[in-house]
Amino acid sequence: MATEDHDPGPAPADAAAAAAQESENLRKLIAGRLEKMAELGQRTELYPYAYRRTHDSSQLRAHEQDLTAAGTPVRFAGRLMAKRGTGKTLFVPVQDESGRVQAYFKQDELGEERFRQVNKLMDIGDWIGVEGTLFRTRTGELTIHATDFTFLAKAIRPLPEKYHEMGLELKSRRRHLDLAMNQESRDRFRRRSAVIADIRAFFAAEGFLEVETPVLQPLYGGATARPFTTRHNALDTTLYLRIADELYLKRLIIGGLEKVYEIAKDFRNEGMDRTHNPEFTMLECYAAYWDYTDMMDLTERLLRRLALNFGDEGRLTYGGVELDFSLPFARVRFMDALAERTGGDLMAATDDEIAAELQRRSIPLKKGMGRDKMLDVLFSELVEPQLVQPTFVMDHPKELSPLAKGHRATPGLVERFELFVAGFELANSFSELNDPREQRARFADQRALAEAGDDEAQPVDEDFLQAMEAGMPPTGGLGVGIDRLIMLLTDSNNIRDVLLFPHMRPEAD
RNA sequence: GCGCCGCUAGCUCAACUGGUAGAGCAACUGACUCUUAAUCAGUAGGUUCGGGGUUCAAGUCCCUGGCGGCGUACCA
Repeated sequence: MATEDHDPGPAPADAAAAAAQESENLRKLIAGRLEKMAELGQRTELYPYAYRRTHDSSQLRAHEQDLTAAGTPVRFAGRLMAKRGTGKTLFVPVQDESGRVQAYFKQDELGEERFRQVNKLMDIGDWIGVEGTLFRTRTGELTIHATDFTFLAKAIRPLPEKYHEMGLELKSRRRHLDLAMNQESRDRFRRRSAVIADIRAFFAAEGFLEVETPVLQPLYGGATARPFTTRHNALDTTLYLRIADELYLKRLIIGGLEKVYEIAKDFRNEGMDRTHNPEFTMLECYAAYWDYTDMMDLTERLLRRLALNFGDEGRLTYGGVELDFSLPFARVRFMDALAERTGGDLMAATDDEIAAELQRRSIPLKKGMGRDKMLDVLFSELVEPQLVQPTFVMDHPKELSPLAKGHRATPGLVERFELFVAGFELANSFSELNDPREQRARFADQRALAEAGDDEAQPVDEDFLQAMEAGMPPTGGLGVGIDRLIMLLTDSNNIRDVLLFPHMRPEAD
């Protein structure tokens, strides 16, 4: 077969050059397709401007009876996913976003030349328009008996193999191929979109205002994390990509917008794994005059709604485990949950006694691990994995929660809750600190941590303090990790499955 | 970050204790006018992730780098 010396014509020259970077075998696959284009290009427009279809595949299925009975001509478009030829006839599944419909071509109806174009010169992966009438084949497959067809776009690279699952890496790096090949993938991302739309509808119904706050910030804050750094050339200043929306949303509360929320990308310059991507989507909402119990009620309403709209009568199956979102969710105090697992109240325990508790469970003690940190580690080890059904963990030790208001009844605790489902944290909420004197003191603590070398400590935000000094009403705040929520609602065990374009290291040369 | 495992044709995967790299799909040629993982006959396709080493001989063993998966740490 001729390849090297074949002139593919003027249009594909760059494509041929690009293909030269590829392996010998792939180059030949591409060259073969370029040859077909060269032959077709004499007589056929391969990249027309538009195609007016009469129905998509779901509409064809929905109106099949009428269309078939009347013999109505239909126009349908999609990607050619396979070819099954029997000599002088050809069956091809054509796929659009809502599914596949088979097209049927006959040589004696189309003529030898046109039949050859579709039978020999059209490739799997090409986009095609099909005109004809609907019928069911002997074996019951919905089929368009084609009277004509149109090239909509020629593909020069092959699609992946059709009946084995693509690897996760390839699916993530070549999302267009994943979407083309896998209905589940298309469904998953459509569901993601639907969930986020439903969340917006929920907040609108609850009277919240959707707002947008800066991604590029002169100072970062609102969470403990290392930021990404960038530079504004004209101003010659360092800027940070936000790690949280919190401080800006609170300024809106201070300004008198009583209920605000934002669904936004946050960026954290930290490790990546099954549940972490450097950029991720976070929902934060704040409501004036509310405390964390109001936020707990709101969280229940939101998740109950999502479980009803996207699950099976308020239940979800995640990793083979059934999760029941009936109200109310279980509620347990942080120290009570810990006491139940350790057999003793650690509130009164000394630091040494807590350290002994860790050692008893052969959890390594690290240098600089304070009392709060030890409790947190104990909690993660002993309690979190048990929290499969939706459970609010509330009233955390103060030191773990520098942005939360002190507990109204119990000294040493704060008014905070986290919602755990399937063993991971889905939401985090506080009665927000609104006393500017205490906020200033906590920033001072953070500064001390930073000076001691903690690169996750939050910088002092003088603008934010000034805002709070203008008077901040009592406020409840809530954060929900949207990507993890989508994982839960799509039964996905890797965050890459719910991000269209997850961060990947560049491929090696 | 660290630990373990993996990387072989465009895709999904084989190749025993080191001994001439294979299959299915995709591609190409031919047959076939209701096929559907179409079928049948044939053909072609490889820097075995990169670099170095051991050996008569390396996909296989060793070292090193890259990318990925899982676990772990931190977090959402």
